[in-house]
Amino acid sequence: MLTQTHAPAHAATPRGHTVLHPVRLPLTRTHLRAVNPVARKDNCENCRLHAVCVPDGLDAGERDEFIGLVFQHKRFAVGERLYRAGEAFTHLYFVKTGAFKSVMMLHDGREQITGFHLAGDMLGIDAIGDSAHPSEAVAIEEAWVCAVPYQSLMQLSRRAEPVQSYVQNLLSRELVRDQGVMLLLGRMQAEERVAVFLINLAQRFKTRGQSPNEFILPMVREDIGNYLGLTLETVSRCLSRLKKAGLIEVNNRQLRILDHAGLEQVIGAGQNHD
Amino acid sequence: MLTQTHAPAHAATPRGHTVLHPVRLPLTRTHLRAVNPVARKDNCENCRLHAVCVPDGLDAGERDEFIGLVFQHKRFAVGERLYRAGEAFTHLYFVKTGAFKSVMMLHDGREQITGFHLAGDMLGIDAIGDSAHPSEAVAIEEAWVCAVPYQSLMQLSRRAEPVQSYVQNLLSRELVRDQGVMLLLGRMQAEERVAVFLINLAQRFKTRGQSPNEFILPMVREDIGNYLGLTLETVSRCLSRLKKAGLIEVNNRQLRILDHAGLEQVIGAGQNHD
DNA sequence: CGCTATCTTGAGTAGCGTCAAGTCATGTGG
DNA sequence: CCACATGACTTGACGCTACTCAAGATAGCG
Repeated sequence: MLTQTHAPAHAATPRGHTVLHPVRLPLTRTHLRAVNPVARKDNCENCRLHAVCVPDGLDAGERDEFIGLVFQHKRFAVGERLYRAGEAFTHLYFVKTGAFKSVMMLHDGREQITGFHLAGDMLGIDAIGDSAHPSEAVAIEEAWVCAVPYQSLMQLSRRAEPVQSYVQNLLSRELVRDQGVMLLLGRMQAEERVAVFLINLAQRFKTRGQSPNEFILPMVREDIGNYLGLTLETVSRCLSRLKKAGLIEVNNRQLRILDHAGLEQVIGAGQNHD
Repeated sequence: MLTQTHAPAHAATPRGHTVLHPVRLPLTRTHLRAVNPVARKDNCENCRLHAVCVPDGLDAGERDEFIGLVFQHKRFAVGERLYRAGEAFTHLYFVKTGAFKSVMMLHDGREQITGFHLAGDMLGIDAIGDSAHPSEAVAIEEAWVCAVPYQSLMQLSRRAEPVQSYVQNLLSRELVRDQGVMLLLGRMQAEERVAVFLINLAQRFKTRGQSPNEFILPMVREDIGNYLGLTLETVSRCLSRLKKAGLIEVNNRQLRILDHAGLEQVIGAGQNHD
C-alpha cells in the first residue's frame, strides 16, 4: 500500500514548472482557512475555472452567495491526502490546480483507484450518502483546492434551482462515468483499456483548453494500471505497442497522440462481440 | 402531464445483432397509467415497500404530496425494457416486485450489466445528468414498477428538505456501490467476485425481510458473469468450487449459504496484497 | 413428450500477471 | 561537479487464471 508519509517534498512536478515553495515537510494538515468575503469573491471571479465551478443561471445575488460559500484554498504536496477513508464529510472540494486520485481500499490492503481529478473537477461527492468518505483522495501532483461546506450548499440549492440541478447533475454524471469504467473493466482487453484511458484524458484536457494531442500524464504507470485493472508492466507494454503501431508517441510522462482515429479503432478490434 | 412516456414500442434488436434473451414477443409497451389520487395514496400506504420508497421525516402534507407524485404501476415481462439507452429522461422508477438489470452498451455490441435492481430499488438516476438514459433497464423477472416524475420531485425537494437529502443520498450511495464494483472488477479474482456477489445479494434479501441464507437467484449465470466481468462457465465453476468447499448449496437458481463466515474468508484468500 | 434454454464439466489455449534484469532520469551527498 | 542512490519505466521469460470450444446433463414449458 502506499506509504502515506511525505511525498518527497521537492514538488515532483514532472514538467519544468517552477516550484514556488519547495517546502520540506512534516506534513501537518492545517485547516482550510476562510478568507474574507471580498477576497473570496475575487478569487472565484478571477479564477479561470469559474465557468466550470460556479453554476450557470444564477442571478447576481445567488451567484455572490455561492461564491461566498467557497473557502479559499490550500496546498497539497504529492502524496498528501485531502481526506481519508472514514473521515467525516463536511465539504465538497474543487481542484484548482494539480491533480488527485480517488482510492478505494479493501481491508486486506488491496486498493482500487476509482478516478483521477484534474483542475475544475469536484471531489468528495461519494461521501454525501453516509456522511463519511468511503474513499481517500491523494494528490498526484502538487495541488490547490477550494472547499464548499455541503450543508450550506444544500440550503442554497433549496432556494436556487440552478444550484440544485448543478449538484444533481454532477452526481448523476459521475454515476455514468463510473458505469463506463465498469464496462471497461468488465469487458475490455488491456490495449483497449489503455486506448480508452488516453482518449478520455485527451478529451478532458481539451475541455480544459489544453492541447488534447500532447500532454503530460499526471500519474505514474502504476496508477494507470491500478485504475485500469492492470499491472504497470502491462500498461507499459500496451503503450509500447501503441507507439510501435504509430498511434502515439510516449516518453515517460510525455505523451503525444499521433492518430486519434486509429486509437479509437483499437477499441473493439478483435473482440468477443456478444 | 403523465401519459407522454412514449416508448419505441417494439422490442427491435437495437443494431442488428441477435436478441439473446428468450423474448417471446411482440412486447407491446403500454403506457404508465395514473390512477386517481386516493388510489395512489392507498397504493403507497398499503405497499409493503413504503418504508423504503417514501422518504422519512416528512410532515403529513409533504408525505401526501410525495405519494401523490407516484404514478401507479405497470407490468413488465421478462426481457421487456423499462427504458432504452438514449431515451429521454422524465421519470424515476421504483421496482415494486420482480427484478431488473441495468445494461450499458458499447457500439460494437458488447454489453456490461452495471447493476441488478430488486423490489424497493430505484431505477433511472443515472439519466439525470444528461436528461437521457445512458443505459437500459431490462426485466429479468416479471416485474411491476412505480414511476415518479423527476421535475415534480425536484420541485418538492426544494420545499421539503427530507426529500432533497433522500435523492442526494440515493445518488451518492449508488456512486459508492459502483466504486465497490470497480474494486471488485479491478482487483479481485473470479472466486472472490462470486463470493462478494452472493454476500451482497444475501444482504439485500435480508434488508427486504427475506431469508439471507436461502433464496432464488433472480438472474441467469450469464448475467452474473457479465456483471462480474466473467464468463458464465467461470461463474458455474466457482459456484461448484464453493459448493465442494461446503460453503454453499446450489441447484440452478436455488441457492443456500451454509457458511457465511467462510464465504467472507474467500475474499482476500491468497491475493496480491499490494 | 420433446424442444430449448440453462447449467455443468472437461480439455486446450491465450492473455495477462509475476518475477527479474536492465535503462533512464532526477536528486543527493561528498 | 561527479558518483551514487532512488524511483520510474521498459522489456523478456515463464506460469497461471480465466477464456474458448465442446459435449453432455438437467429443467422448464408448450
